[in-house]
Amino acid sequence: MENVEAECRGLAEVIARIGDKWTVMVCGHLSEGTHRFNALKNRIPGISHRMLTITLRGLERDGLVARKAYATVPPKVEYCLTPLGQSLTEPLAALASWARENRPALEQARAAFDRRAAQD
Amino acid sequence: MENVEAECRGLAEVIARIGDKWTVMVCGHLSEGTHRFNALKNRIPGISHRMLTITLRGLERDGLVARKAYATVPPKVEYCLTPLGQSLTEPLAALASWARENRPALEQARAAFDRRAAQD
DNA sequence: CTGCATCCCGCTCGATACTG
DNA sequence: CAGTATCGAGCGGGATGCAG
Repeated sequence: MENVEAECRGLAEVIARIGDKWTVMVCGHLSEGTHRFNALKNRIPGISHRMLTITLRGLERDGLVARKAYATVPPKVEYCLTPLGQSLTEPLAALASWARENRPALEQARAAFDRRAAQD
Repeated sequence: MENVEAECRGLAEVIARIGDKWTVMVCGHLSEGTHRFNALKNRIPGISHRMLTITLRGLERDGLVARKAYATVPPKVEYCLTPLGQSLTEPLAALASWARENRPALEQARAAFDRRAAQD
């Protein structure tokens, strides 16, 4: 093994799918359970109506979230993770765990780097 | 626990750092060992001189890669992962593993979605 | 309430050329 | 060989308005 090329490519594809600012947040909140469109919008500060729509459609397209529309008036649409989407939350949780553990080191490294850059 | 908010934010920060197209590829190749600038450039198809520089500087700033410049002529600069950077490759490998395992499902979901969209 | 189209600004990224 | 600066095209994404 250690076919680094193949690993990189596969990883890069996943990153390309979930690597935008909003996708991870949507997934994170949906990992809690089913939510309606506006519920998600209210829970994710700063996301625009348009981007939430686009993000959800992208996730739905990749089979990570399921969309359930009720033909009522006013309309009601619920989103939840599919089993595939839930399986993704596991490696994502590993990454989040790394983030929690190493954020101080990251910030420290950054501050040190910026300090050195400033004194040039 | 299950403080989803905090998890999302931490995860989103990491994603923001490594979630661009090139960072993961650079990390992947550096996980093999130390490489020179042009060695990386040749190994990563499509990356421009400029983006490799920027990506490397970003990783260096966050303390994930170490830069070692030799004052020779011609110049020679080597890059390698720091221990912090190596620790990141572990959750990244988990993600790559997920990618390898679920790419078929993703592509199938996509094809199904596009098929349904086309027949509307 | 949810979804889609349009406009438009700002930023990213690639190409190019120049320094050490 | 490695890094920086500049410019310009292209796209992401916010605001807004309309439809179902």
